[in-house]
Amino acid sequence: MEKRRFYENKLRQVALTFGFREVETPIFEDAELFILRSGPNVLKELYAFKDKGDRDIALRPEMTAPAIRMFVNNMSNDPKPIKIFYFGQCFRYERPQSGRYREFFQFGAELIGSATPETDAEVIAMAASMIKAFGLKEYRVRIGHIGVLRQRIADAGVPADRAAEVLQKLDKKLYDEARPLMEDMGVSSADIDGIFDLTETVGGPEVLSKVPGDVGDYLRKVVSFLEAMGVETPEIDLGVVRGLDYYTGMVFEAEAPALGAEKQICGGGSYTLSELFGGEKVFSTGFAVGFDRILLAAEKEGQAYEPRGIDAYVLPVSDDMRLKAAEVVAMLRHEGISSDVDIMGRKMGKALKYASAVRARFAVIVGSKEMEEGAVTLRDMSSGEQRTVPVESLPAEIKKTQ
RNA sequence: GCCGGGAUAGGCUAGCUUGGUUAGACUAGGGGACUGUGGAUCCCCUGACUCGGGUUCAAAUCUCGGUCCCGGCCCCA
Repeated sequence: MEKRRFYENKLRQVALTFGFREVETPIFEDAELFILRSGPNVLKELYAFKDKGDRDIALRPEMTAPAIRMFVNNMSNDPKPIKIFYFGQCFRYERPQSGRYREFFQFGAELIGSATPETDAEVIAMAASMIKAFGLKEYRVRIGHIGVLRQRIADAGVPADRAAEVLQKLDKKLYDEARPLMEDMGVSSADIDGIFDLTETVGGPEVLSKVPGDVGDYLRKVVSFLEAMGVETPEIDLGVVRGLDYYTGMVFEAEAPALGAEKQICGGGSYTLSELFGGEKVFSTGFAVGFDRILLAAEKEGQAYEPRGIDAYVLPVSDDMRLKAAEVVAMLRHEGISSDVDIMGRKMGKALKYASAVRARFAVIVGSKEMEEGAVTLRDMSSGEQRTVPVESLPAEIKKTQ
C-alpha cells in the first residue's frame, strides 16, 4: 500500500500541476449508465446485479461515464473548461491474467467543454507527464483520429450499424477478414484500398500530409502544441481505433511492450457523452491510466521502491525511565516527527534491534545518566554515530537531517 | 466463453511418484544466553496439509466434486 500510495501521489501531483481537480464518484451506479453506449461484450463483463430495492446496479467498469454523469448532474454550470481527475477501483468480470484483474485501479482525467487542438494536446501532455513521473523507460505513445476513419467508412457505404464490426477488424489489422466483410456490404475495392491506406498511415508528423480533410491540419496543430510544451512527439497512427464506443475525434494510447498481451497502460481521446445522460452535447477529451499495469511495467523495468521508516524510536535504558521515554515520544510527536516508543518492556538490545527492523532513522536513548542534565542520546541508526543532545533541541536535531 | 498449471505455518518450501513415525528445513515472530547499545551466534517457544465426499485398518499422499489463486486464448469501455 505504501508503494501504491507513493506512485498514486505522483500521478495526483502531476494532475494538480496541470490544473485538474480531484473528484470521486460512487463505486456502483445504475447499470443503465454503463449500458447506454456499449455493445454486448461490454455487457457480458459488467458486474451487474439487483439490490434490495430491485434496482439494477453495476460496479463501475470505468470512470468516464460516472465523471460525465457527475458533470451533467452537478457541474454543468461551472466555468468551462472543466478539468477533473479521479483515482479509484473499477470492476470487470473478465478472465484474470497477468496485468488484468477483476478489480483494478484507474487514474483518469476529463477535460470537459472544449474542442480545440489545445484541448487534446493538454490531455496528451498530461498523460505523457504521468508516464514520465512513473519513471518508465520503455513505452510508446501513438495518436490517431477515429473521426476521419469513421467518416471514410461511412462514405464508402458501410452501414452505420455495422461500422463497429469493420473497425474491430481494422484495429487488429486483420485486413484479410476486413476485405470480404466490406465487400459483402457493397464497398468497392478502390474504397477498401483507400481505407486500408488510411489505417496504414503510420509514422512521424510528416505522414499527416496524407490525411484527408481538416483532420490532417487538426492533428498537425495538436502536434505543434505538444512540441511547444516540450512533449516528445508521439507516433502518428491512424489505425488506432481505441475500442468502439464513444470516441469521436482524436484518440491515443500508450503501451509498455514489456507487459506482453496486456501491454496497454493508457488510453484516451475526445468524445461526447453528456447528451446521453440528459445534458446538452458537450465536447470533452479524457484518458485513463491502468494503474496496476503501469506499476507492473515499472517493476519489470527493475524499479525498486524503498519503504520509508519512522524518524525516531525512543527506548528507555531501564524500567525507571519508561515514563520519561513516554514524555519524550509525546514531545516528538507534537513536533510532527514520526516516532515510536518501546511498549513491550524490552531490554535495550532487543529494542534497538526492533528499531532497526522498522527502519527508524534515529534511536533516542533515554537513560538516567544523561537525564540528570536533561539530555538524551541520539543515535544515527545507519551510521551508528551517537551523541548527547538536550531534550529541548531534539526535534530540531532530527528535523535537520530530513 | 475456451484451455493449462497450482494450493503444506505469516513468507519460501521438503514430503505426494510407491498411502503407514510426533508432517521436516529455512525464514519470520516471541523469549532467553546478554542488568546502558542493533544487524552475529546458540538454545527454547509459536505456527501449516484449501474445503467437502469417496476408497482404505490407515489419506498431505489415491479418487470425485467445490472454492480460490496463477497463467494463456477470446475480449478489452
